[in-house]
Amino acid sequence: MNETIPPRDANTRPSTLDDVARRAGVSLGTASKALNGRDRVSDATRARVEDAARALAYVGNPLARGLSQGLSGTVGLLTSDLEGRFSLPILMGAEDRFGAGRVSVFLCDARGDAIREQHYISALLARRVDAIMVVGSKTDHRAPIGRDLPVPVIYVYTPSQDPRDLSLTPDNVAGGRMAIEHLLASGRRHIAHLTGPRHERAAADRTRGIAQVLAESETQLMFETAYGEWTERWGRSSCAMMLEQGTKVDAILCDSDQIARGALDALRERGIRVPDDVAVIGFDNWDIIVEGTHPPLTSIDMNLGLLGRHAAERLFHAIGGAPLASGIELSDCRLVVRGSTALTI
Amino acid sequence: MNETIPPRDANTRPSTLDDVARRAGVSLGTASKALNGRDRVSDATRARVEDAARALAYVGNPLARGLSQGLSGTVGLLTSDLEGRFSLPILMGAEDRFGAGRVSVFLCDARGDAIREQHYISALLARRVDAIMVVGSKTDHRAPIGRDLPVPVIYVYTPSQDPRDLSLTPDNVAGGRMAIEHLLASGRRHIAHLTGPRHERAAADRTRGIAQVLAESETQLMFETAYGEWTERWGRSSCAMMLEQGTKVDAILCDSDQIARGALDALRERGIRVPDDVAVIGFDNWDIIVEGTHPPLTSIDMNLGLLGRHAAERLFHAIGGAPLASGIELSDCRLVVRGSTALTI
DNA sequence: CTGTTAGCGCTTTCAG
DNA sequence: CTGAAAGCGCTAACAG
Repeated sequence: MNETIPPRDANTRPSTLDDVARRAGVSLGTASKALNGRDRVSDATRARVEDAARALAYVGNPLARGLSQGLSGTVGLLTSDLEGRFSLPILMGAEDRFGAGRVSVFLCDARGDAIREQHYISALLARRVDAIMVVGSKTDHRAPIGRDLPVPVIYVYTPSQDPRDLSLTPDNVAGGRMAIEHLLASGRRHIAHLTGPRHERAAADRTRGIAQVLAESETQLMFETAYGEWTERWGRSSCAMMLEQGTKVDAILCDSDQIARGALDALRERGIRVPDDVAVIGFDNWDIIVEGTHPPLTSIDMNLGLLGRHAAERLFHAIGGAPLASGIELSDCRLVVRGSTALTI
Repeated sequence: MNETIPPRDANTRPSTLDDVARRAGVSLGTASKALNGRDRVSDATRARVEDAARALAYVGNPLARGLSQGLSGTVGLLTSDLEGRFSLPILMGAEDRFGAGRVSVFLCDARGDAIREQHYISALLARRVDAIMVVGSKTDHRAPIGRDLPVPVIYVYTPSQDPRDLSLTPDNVAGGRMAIEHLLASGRRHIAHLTGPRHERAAADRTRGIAQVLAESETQLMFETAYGEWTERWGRSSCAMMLEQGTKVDAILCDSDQIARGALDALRERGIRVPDDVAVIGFDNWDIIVEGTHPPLTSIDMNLGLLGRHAAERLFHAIGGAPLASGIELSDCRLVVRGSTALTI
């Protein structure tokens, strides 16, 4: 158990800057400067050092560099809910951008547990990450992870409650507008709105966006919002109830693809044709659902991958020394039209 | 020398082991031993050091520790397809286990691109990760990421083609057996099998498991396998075709929940009752589908989270110096019975 | 038991 | 322009 790990032999051991310096016949310090282009070094020696480095397949040791220099070349990605379908795309976008910039990302999934989160935050800070990205799975605002942290922090999807922090989140108000406008534009006038829990911001925001459009709308129309859950089950049951009550409807605006899927199911069970009799639009543009339904589901895409990429971009600059902005920045949604609203003429 | 200690900005600079030692009135080395429990230290001084550490909110610097000790306390998680639904649970399980062991994980998503993957591997090695976990999204074997790497490597889900490597993957043969046995046990005798592409190992393995059971089975029965895709669309169309042809069926064994969902749809469209007329079983136990269907779907769970955790565990030991085993180790699947096969008596 | 002394690999003054 | 030397914070031999 307590055996010491055998030292790696010289041909296995990665070569150090010292090896390079020795081979190039210069001092350690000079080799460092030459390789980093930091200080004044003659072209001749620089070339010599670079050759040596190449010959030895030298790769700097980030640990050592980090220790002496203070920057680790790593960032922390702190997610509260990896399993949910919102964190992942954001995380992928961010990872993509960081990877391209030779920054490595530490993944931390707090699983919605505050204690765990605290633990991860200290771990990240202890590791001297250069920045932290906090990703949530709801658009409700959250408590900031700390004040006066020694590194830049950005909040994605879930904005920070502190307006001094920088947060990036989808513009759900505009998303709601986009959805209702699409339905109105395709001639629908009797619209039901199935959304998630009343107290959740995403539901509220979209409802607000919809209301804005309705307020401006000239045409006579019927509209009603039902709050519930984000689930397929709720989509099915609420839609069924509505139909049972004989409500006249020619479009259903669902605030998640899962709700929409449930609604589609309920409609079909009653022989109601989509989109001929009723148009259905969802939210999230979740491929697995949107392409699996019958007909394929029109949906609003929050461009989460892009959001993650942007966030990474911002952190990049902040690490470079630029001050991070403050406040909540909203990002655009995108309408993806599919069979569930497109009338086959 | 030690007369006037310059005031340090204690609230800005994280306290170091030196601070702790000084405060506890012991030497640096002693403090280190006391905190690590490594060497013989009197209980009294250990307590004193621990108090000091607590008081100063001391958190060791992993960079420094790594530098001197040779271990970085980090591992690389190299996934080829984060988006797919198999990598994520594995990754979560692994992250969970590593996090508990104070190891941080670097996430790298190669997106199925070999160049990208190579880039990430060098990056990970440059960072001196202590181990690498390679996660794929198919059970087909893959080329190893390299020979004689300086750190232990484990392959999860996607086994390495090199038998000298250690690979962990679900036992799909047993999974197939489990599924068919469940159907037989519930009295089904006319069974159709809808699976993915013929050339994919997961499809082949499960089909093999099924064949084993059928070979041993005494009872007279009808069985047929249809290869296709893993999608809902394929599930619906193949099931529809089968019904159209008038094939007599009292159970459908689907090798993915998506296929099963499509099949359920096709059945319902024809007014065939599940599970009364036909039982349906899926694979993957993907919550979003399994709980959304009507009735809920019986499914085989590959215990991916556990698989990730196990893999992390193995790497842990390997980092500790224990040699890593070789070969492919199979992990158990688990049957989760729900309404789609459970007869309501 | 405890303190001292080397490093780990690299960056960075500060002299030459 | 280059080299020598002082750390970064920590662990691990080796003395006391």
